[in-house]
Amino acid sequence: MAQLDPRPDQKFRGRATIRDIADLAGVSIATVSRVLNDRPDVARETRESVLQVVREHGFSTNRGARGLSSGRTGLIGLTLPLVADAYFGPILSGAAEALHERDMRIVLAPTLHEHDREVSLLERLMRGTTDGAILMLPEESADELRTLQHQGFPFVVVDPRETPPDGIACVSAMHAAGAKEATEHLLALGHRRIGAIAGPSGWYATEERLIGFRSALAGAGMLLDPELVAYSDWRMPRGTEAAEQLLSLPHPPTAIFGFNDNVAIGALHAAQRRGLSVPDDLSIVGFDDTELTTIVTPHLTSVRQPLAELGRTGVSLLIRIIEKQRVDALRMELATKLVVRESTAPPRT
Amino acid sequence: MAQLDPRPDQKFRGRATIRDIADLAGVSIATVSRVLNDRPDVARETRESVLQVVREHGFSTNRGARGLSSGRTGLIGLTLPLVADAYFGPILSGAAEALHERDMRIVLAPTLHEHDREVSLLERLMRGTTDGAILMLPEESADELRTLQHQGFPFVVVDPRETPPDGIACVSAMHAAGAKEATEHLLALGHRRIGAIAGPSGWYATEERLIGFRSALAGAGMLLDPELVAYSDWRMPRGTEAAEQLLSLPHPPTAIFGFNDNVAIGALHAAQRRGLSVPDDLSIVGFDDTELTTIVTPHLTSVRQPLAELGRTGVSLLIRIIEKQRVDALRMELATKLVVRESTAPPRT
DNA sequence: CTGTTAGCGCTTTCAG
DNA sequence: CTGAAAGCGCTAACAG
Repeated sequence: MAQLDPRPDQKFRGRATIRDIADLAGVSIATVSRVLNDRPDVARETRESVLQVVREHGFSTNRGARGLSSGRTGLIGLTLPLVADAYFGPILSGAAEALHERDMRIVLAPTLHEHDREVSLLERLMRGTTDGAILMLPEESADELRTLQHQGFPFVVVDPRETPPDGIACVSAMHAAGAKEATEHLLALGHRRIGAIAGPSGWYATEERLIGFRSALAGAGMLLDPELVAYSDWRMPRGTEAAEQLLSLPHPPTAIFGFNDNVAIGALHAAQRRGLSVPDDLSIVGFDDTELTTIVTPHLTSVRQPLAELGRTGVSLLIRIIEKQRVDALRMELATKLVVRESTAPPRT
Repeated sequence: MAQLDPRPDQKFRGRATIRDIADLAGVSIATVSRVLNDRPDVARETRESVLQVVREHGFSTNRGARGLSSGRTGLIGLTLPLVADAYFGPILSGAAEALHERDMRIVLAPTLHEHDREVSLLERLMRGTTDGAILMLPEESADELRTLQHQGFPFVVVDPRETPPDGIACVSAMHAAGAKEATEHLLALGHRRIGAIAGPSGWYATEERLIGFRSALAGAGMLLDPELVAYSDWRMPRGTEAAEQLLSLPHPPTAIFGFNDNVAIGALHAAQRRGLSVPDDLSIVGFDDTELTTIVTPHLTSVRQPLAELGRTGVSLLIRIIEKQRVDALRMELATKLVVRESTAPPRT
């Protein structure tokens, strides 16, 4: 079992360096470096004895120095709007894990949705601090992204806010397919009047999910009634408001499709406030399948986005770009899957 | 408004260095370095012209290199069990913000509760990669922590798992006071049989909150009935189980105090499952006051821990330690505050 | 006030 | 297979 060595290397001023290890092992620092980097061209015996000393002194290489000389820091910048969030959290977590497996780390750069801040963060990240970056839901325009790319900085966009620009590595979920599946589920239950609480108009996720929604409706021979779609800021309070609005319609929907879990839960609150029973009086389905779905009562039916996987995929794409390996697909879409829980049922007859 | 310079510095191989800036500005690199580091000993005029060039080329200093020569990387390691978590998320977020204000960043090191992993992470973090670390809810024993300290690595513990060891910088919330306030609230409502769902026995937070719980009871002339406290792993399912157990008692409680929001919500689920109305048949109060409290129905009464503040405080403590400034209090406890919502009411008569 | 110079710890040719 | 030596970009004395 790993343990902190209780006897620190007081022999050295501060921490041991590669030079100390070299001296102790009776080899040159070049050799130690080779061993540390798993180079094949080291005699088995030499390698062993170096590793021995390394272990004894709990030595581990100074990444800053390595970065300086090799150009690789082992650090990846990651910008994201919010860290404390049921949606971003798992993506971040997936990315961190994937990186950890490669012995790399994330440098966190929360933007708080401030575009200027994001830009300046990026500039700093580019400067020798990190090997590349993952931009989650970036505020940057396609043009800005392209500029960044021209500067030769490796990055990938996870969950693009706008339509993914050509030539830029992008990973997202299959928004349209997911929305279609959710809507078909409602349709199959017998719902004919289905309201939607979308995200902000113009967002990639919003538009794609709207396409899926519309397409499922069309599949059932129905047309989308524009009155039945309300837009939101993805957040719960606005979800409640939007649901109020939909439910106040002269001919209100019997089911509501929230384009994320937050607004779906907001709708749930609206229903509860009106004394409507979910799912008997109103069916609700969400999107994202965050942990919030099983916290509310009834548990929320939701379209699962593979969030952690989104992060992991972003990482592996990025690594390939950094290492200048061939990437066949710059654009990746991960499959979604409807998770049926308790918030959906046939409409009251 | 900040913008990415659409015209990259193709003049330099890769990115501009301090040397390029020096040449362009017609000064020495030392002067550029001084300007970059806001040193006072630079002529106003010189400073201006250097800054001009810096801006023109969107130059920003290579942190790795700075770290190497100055010993300060501007990076702080942060270990935590989980990043995607309603409790840790806000702390992390607060820490990131506080660091951002100082133009420093977080290097993320999620431990996934694996002790070995945490130890090895720490060893790496120590090696020139970061200037110090924040350990959230560390798995390390007091001894290991002390060893780390003897090695001269600056760190602070946020939310200690065990009783905070002497001489180690630690910030936590006032567990006992918070628990006392929550219990007194229940008592004031008229509850006389109050169950508790604690965390794991032995944890600092558990034991302290138990002290507060007991002390409030004592204040009302009551003794803690051991039958009324169930232990948990802090998680929702276990909270449900624990509540089932308490509610199955021959003489069941009329109120349950969950030692965090997760288990309180678990208890809420148990109540709902039994057809008990909350708060009429059963009052529930949680602890932490995460965002989950307002997602469930009824909204959960909970003891607010200033989570973001915990992170911020940890950062400022750490910075002072790194800069070898005097720190008066190595041990800081942040006040909690009961937030009354809908899940508590007088017991049924 | 400004320039010169010596490294920080490591990787990487280039020679053996 | 191994070592010597040249930096990576920057900061920090030390001189002027």
